[in-house]
Amino acid sequence: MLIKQIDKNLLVYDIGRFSLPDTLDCGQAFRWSRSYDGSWQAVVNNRLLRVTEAEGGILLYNCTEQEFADTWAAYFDFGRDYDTICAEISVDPILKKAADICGGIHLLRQSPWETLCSFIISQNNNIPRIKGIIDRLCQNFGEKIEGGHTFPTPQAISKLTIDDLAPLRSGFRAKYILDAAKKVAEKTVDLDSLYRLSTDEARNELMKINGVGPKVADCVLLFAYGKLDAFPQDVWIKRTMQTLFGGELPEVALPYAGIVQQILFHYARNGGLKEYEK
DNA sequence: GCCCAGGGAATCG
DNA sequence: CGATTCCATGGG
Repeated sequence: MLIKQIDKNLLVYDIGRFSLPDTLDCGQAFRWSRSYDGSWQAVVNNRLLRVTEAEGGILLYNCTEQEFADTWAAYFDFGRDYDTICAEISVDPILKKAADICGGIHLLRQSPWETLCSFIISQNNNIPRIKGIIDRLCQNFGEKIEGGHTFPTPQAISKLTIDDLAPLRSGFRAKYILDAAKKVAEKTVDLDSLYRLSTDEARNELMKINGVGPKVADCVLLFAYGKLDAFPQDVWIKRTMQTLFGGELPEVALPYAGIVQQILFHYARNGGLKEYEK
């Protein structure tokens, strides 16, 4: 990986296999939006980040080398060798097909609270509406900053009532959001401690929250804590696993189960199952 | 009107 | 135990 400061912006190149649009628009993060000029922007970690594909690499606007090293390299998972992972799983012909199309997806390493809250909202919901609810959550209760609003803290949300959350139009999920905020704010569930726990132990902690079952918990374990043995099973993945593999992931994929889950999810949503369904 | 959406809790047998 | 049913809301 190489880095070049160009005025106030940072160009990152020679990063191996990486698709910016697939990574930002594959349903693991909900705040990214694409501008007319093709660049992407979101408020991440309490600051507005704008990114675009440029000169064979990725250009981060208004970003220093130091900030990249401290924050964004890990956020975009640039330290991991996705070429090798794709090569390994491509031993399986079906996985090869999926990886050829969707292998540029990187796992984003997102903040635990935002990820937890977002995937509570995701349950029995669709992606456009999830984005809308999260947007209204930030607009109403986040801090106003240059270019948008931050994701509200658990402390801020824990002081609210169900009625306060009515503008979100989040339906039955409002009570889950409040329970999560309270338990996280008062550390009944200590999100900082989950990094050190095994996946099973951490999952049990997360499931102490009302509205958090195995699927939501696994999304948090994968997208916030980077636990690759978490394998979120939503309606799409259940369908995909049955259609492609008769329910069982090929053994070669097991060390990277969470990454393969993302690839398969995106593959299925983009019509990859059609040729296998009769 | 129907069905579905990156599910989970409550309530049955 | 496993299997239904309900939960709000919005789009197709």
